[in-house]
Amino acid sequence: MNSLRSPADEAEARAIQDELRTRVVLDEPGPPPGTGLVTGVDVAYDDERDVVAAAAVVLDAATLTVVEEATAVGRVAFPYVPGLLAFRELPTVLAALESLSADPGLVVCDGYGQAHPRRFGLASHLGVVTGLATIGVAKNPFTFTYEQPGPRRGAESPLLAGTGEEVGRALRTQDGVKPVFVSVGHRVSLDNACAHTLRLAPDFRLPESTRAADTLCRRALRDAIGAGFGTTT
DNA sequence: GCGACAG
DNA sequence: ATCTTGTCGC
Repeated sequence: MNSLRSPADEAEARAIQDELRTRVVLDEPGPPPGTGLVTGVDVAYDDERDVVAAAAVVLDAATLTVVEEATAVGRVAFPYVPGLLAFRELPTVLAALESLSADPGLVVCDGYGQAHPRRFGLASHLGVVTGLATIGVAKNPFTFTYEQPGPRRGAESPLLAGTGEEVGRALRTQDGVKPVFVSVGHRVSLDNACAHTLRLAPDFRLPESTRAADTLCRRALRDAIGAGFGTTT
């Protein structure tokens, strides 16, 4: 019953996405910004040794202080293929999330949710398999187009698919700095996803949840390799 | 058909 | 994602 078992090929991976996509919930507003817990997840790789490390960092949404941290290390189970990132990243992310004692609350992913060729990026995938509220905050617009938002923090503009539909939003989190690209994952509205992202990024371009998870998974990877993980003998 | 393309 | 020092600025 694990929807993240490694697909045999890309065609099977796409078929899994098409099936799971029918379970995405897009008509819930999600948790109110600034309350409860927010969890950032991220992964780091050692391609040479085929090792991947994931981190989940739980923050208090009001103060952005760390409540709990968890990591997991494993073998890379799927290559990087644009549009199929979930199969590469999520198995280890799930392991990290499952070892948390706290309820993750809203999960913030590095990448996309609805802003995806088949409207099922890793944030939506993670939401469907866990039932958690999720959003995606990416550093690049992928294949989508957008008008430059205003120069001030908080300015935003629609992220558009070729069909003209709004699949996410370009959101300026810092004055005069390149925007981030926010999209809905599961059980959160786009307005709320952007409001959460802005609150999570008071001082830097990226959300504190993402920054904390990024730092932690890199350290976990270094520690794991230092301890011999991935060594053949 | 070929390239581009989240991390 | 990853390869990666020193340096400019608050």
